[in-house]
Amino acid sequence: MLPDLNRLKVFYHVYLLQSMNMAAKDLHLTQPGVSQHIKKLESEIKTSLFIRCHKKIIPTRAADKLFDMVKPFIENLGSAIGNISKPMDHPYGLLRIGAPLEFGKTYFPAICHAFRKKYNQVTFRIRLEEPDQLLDMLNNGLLDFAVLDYFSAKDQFFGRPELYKIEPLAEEIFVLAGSKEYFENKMKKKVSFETLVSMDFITDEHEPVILKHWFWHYFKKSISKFNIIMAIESHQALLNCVRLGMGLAITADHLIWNEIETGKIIPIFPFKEKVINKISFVQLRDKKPTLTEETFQAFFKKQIKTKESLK
Amino acid sequence: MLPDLNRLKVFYHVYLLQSMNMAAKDLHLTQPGVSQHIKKLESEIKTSLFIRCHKKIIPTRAADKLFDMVKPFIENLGSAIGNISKPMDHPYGLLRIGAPLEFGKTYFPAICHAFRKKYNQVTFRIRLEEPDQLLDMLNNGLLDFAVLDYFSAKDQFFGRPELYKIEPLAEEIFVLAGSKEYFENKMKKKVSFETLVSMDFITDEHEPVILKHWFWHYFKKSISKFNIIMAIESHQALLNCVRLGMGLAITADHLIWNEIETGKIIPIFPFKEKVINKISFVQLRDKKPTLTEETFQAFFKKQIKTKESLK
DNA sequence: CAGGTAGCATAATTTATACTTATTCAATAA
DNA sequence: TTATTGAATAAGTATAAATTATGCTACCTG
Repeated sequence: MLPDLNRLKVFYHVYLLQSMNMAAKDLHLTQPGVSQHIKKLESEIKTSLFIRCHKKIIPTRAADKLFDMVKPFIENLGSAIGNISKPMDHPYGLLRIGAPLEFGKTYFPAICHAFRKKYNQVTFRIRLEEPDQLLDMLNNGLLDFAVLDYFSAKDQFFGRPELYKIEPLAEEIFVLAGSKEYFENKMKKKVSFETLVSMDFITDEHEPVILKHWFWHYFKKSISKFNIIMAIESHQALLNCVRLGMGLAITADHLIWNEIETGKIIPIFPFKEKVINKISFVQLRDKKPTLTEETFQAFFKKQIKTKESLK
Repeated sequence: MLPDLNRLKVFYHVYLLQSMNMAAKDLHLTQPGVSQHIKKLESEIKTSLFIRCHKKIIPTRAADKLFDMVKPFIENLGSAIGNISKPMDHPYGLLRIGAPLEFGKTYFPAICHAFRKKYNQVTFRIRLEEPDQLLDMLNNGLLDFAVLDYFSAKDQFFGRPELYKIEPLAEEIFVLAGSKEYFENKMKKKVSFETLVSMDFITDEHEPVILKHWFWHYFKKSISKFNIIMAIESHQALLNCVRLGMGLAITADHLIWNEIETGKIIPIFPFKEKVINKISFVQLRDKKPTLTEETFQAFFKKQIKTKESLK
């Protein structure tokens, strides 16, 4: 069986100083205390560690071996614990971040690259997964934080918001978008409920929740069946379909800013109020964010803001 | 500062099992006990180790690091301690032996070689030094045991015999030796006190203690000054001087058996009683000899015996 | 050689803390 | 709803670790 580990610390000092008296001083103990520790350790490992010769103690071969064993551990532990517990003074280390595929693909490469220019000791492990998977990884401590949006994650974590700490990162606007041609030819530029509901739709999920929500938001009507002419998992593909004038699709405004500017894609707003999706950093509530995490999140937010202002 | 090392063991189990309850079972504790240990450890290292989420605990990054640190130590310690404390079933490992130069040179190479044929896991570190140095090394735990003889070591350790455990190894006879020519021509084969005391002497020490002892042994007279024509530190050189007929010298019988046989060297015995020097294994009294040590000593004794019987 | 000292061991007492039981709490499953 | 699970907390107890006091032995010193 394993001996009492604290005795090993006592042993370490006694061996190092070749003296129980001095070890006692080092350990802020009295000499009998040290003596008892060594005696008990010897009985625990059933081996004599020191030969007691009048005034001096002579380590046995077993003591030599034991010391070789505990020395590196004892000596490293102090500084290692220090490194673990001391608050960072600058961001470093690995950041394990989860994000939805589309969002992650779009923003992480450039922003991480920029971040590393400033903090080159930070490394990244980005997981692009489904929201439920990301939350699962978060729950199991496999991620430091995740980027999630209200719509894709609401079932998963807005049901138990007490578990999470949610730091708003940005807002995106869900727009119903169609190509200029589609808007002009098929819709005749009309944005009434009747016109819209009969259009062709493209979606990237099997259940068009956001599309439903969009209609509810603007017309307070729940649509059970849309004319979905294309369901494709890649959002990039969805946008291409829109560009080709296949139909209408819900997308995030920032993904099509350029094409809105140039008028190639038309965003459809029946009323002024927008469908807003809150994108947030999500962490476990009980976890105190590290300096690295906070710094990165602040950096990320700033970058996103400047990107938004480009609009 | 270093945390309580025993808590690290508790932490190891908790981390491994990701459960305080199960760790408690493994450690033969109750759940609150484990919980308190972890809490105290966290306060000792001023770092949170687990995020408590309703029923499950999620290790933090600090816990990951700490675990990586303690894991190898905890996992190796058990078996390593086992190896240290389990009695050997066969001789192995390093034997650190001290011996006087002349004796060591003569006997150790062959005997160690023979020993290793039988016990090939035993290795040797032989120190050939002055007796007082050897005893010093013995006292400092640098030797497992030493080979010493009564005459050269008597001041050093027969003054405090309680410190040592002395295992007789062999006896050698100190003989006063001269070449056949010297014995016949210079001494005219006379061995009376008057003849002997006026002869030429060769010695390998500055103080001819043994020579004095020899005369005291046979004639009960203390000689203050001998006619020492040659003092040379190498015993081999001393023997060569004797062979060349330069004079008489004290040597050990076994070193010149061959030449006594063939009559080239004459051993001088005024009376039947021999001057006997006891050669012994000397160890620290409080040290229990290992199996390896005992086996080697027995082997050594046997070898010396058979060498003697060759006489 | 008495007298003092240094270093460790041992005994007895006190102090600290580790471990326990009992209870509470929150989340989950039935 | 109720039962169950896993953990935190509180309080009491048992155990172990400190302490003080003392003893031992070798060693040094005048």
